[in-house]
Amino acid sequence: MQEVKKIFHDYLAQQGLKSTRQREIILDEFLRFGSHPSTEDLYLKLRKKHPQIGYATVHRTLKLLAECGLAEGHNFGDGQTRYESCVDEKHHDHLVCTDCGAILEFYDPRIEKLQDEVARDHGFTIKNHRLELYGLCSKCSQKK
Amino acid sequence: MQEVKKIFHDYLAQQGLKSTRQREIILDEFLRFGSHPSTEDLYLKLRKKHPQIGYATVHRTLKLLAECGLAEGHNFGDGQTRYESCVDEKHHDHLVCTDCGAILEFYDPRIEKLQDEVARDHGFTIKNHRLELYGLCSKCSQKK
DNA sequence: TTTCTTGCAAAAGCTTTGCACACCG
DNA sequence: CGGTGTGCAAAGCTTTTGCAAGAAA
Repeated sequence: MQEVKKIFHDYLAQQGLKSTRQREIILDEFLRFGSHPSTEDLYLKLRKKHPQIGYATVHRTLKLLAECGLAEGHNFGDGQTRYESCVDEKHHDHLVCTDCGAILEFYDPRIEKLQDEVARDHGFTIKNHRLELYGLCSKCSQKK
Repeated sequence: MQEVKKIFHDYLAQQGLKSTRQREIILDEFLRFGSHPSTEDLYLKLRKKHPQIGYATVHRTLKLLAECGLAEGHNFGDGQTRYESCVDEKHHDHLVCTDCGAILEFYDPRIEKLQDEVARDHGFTIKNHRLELYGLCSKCSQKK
């Protein structure tokens, strides 16, 4: 946790940017959020304890976090960008329930390896990838 | 080609909707477009020959095509929904060049199989999935 | 005719930006 | 102090919708 803040502050310093109370608070809340908050999710949550923090600041801070590698933006098809923490997390992909919106994470090294292989076959230099499986989670499957 | 139109017209009839000149024209142009047009791409292309066709109609027609399974919407991260034809195409995934925007298609049955396996392990009933590999295509790799 | 469709313009949603004041270093 | 950050409101973009006139069935 402290380490994460250090990464952020170092990044800010290195870019000639400043460490502020708001950025600190937003990072804290983001790390505590758990799941995959959109800018609005995080803004609404923050507003309860810190009504003075504006939407734009949350937005700009999330972008900073993405820039320095602490967060990652995703688009799961609900029209909003959702962010997830990259801290202490290995890379993973997502299972998204189209009914209840649940998001599960998984990692399969065999799939990763095959992706590299496919890229190589096409002469691509892969920077990153995105794999999402959409369907019904076990709960929602049973309901129907 | 004729078959595709039949699928569309049948779908419209079945839904109590009407076959119109505009829908016909838009479907034609969409099939002819080749790559992965956004609503705007298709609208601009259409406007040259059919300046009377409005953006809203293109948008609504693409949604209809997606509903009846002839098209599929994707979001490759450029902020626009891009559509691709599902006609005579087997399912495939995408390699996206982050430099020149090129989009290549690929299909790897081994990856597909592993996805099913992952889903099963988590109790998910998969409806569809999305796999995109982002990086530099061979041309852009060489340039740098 | 009756119902659905179209094209325009306006509305919605989310993201981004300009600006005056506030704060960090 | 000088430059960056903040919060607000407004602007941008893409997607979506209301409506009166027009076209299918």
